[in-house]
Amino acid sequence: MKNNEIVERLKAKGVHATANRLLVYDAFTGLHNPVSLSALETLLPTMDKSSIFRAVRLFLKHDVLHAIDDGTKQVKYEICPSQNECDATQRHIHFYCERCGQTFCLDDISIPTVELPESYAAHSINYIVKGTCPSCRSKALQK
Amino acid sequence: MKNNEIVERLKAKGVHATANRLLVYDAFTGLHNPVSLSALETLLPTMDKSSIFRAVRLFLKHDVLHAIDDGTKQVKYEICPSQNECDATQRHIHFYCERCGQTFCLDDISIPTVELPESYAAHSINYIVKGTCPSCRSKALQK
DNA sequence: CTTTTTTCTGCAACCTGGTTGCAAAGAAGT
DNA sequence: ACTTCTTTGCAACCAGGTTGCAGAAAAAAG
Repeated sequence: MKNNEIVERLKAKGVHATANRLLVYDAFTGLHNPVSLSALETLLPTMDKSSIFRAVRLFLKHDVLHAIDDGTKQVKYEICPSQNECDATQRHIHFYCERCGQTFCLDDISIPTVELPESYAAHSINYIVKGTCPSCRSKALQK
Repeated sequence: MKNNEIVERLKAKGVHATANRLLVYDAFTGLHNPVSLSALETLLPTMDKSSIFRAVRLFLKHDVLHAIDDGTKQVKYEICPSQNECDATQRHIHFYCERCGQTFCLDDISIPTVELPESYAAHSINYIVKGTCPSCRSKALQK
């Protein structure tokens, strides 16, 4: 993705672009699956982890990124697909493979909603399935 | 709950009961909402945190407890209601209040299931809604 | 009922991921 | 160019979780 395109996207969400922030954003494009902070660290060897952390935190605040909690201790992040407003209750589910430790976006499957009891105010939903991913499963079957 | 009753439950799940393990189990009965490790620590001042940790780890392995990941850094635990076998895919949803930090079990609402793409093998599901709980909400409205 | 073996426990130390304080570097405004 | 505000890297810190180890307790063997 071209830099000025990223700058535009960030601006649309109210984030001032810097060289480092472009780097961080760019690290996400291309990658399809969610990334952890430490993965970003190795992906961006020129940046300090605290700078990456702060960029991510800023992005989260402005809905540039979404956090996914897959039950590992490492939170993972993915780019928010919507250009401006983003309805957090309308998101896809995630699959965490207990064998290889990867987290997959199942983009096509959106989170089924439930009827909450009166006076619970929902703000976001996380739906994560744990199990074995296709590739690990086939490996397991081969044995 | 009586001790010998707990001993029976543990035995049914294949866990050898010890004094400490009874303490840990007992800490859960009565409490309705999921508890974190550190909460257990304060609940059980006579036990060392590593012992609590190991008891919980053992309980998890034998499906005596379930882990709930509410997106905070502290994993929380609750007693598995089923007496022996436990279908992890048939569980209730949880609600995390972003104001007070509590996690609630919404026992009556079971997790809606989705159709996974071919060859993903599901093993457990976590459905957690974040937002504002009734009591925090009414407090907010009063202002 | 002693001895041997196994399991369980507390303590302290460690690890990992995340977070902050601070001073220097950089960008923006005047 | 000079001031002001923002961003960055470094190092240090913090919290929650986890492990190694040696002594205590329980179970098994004699």
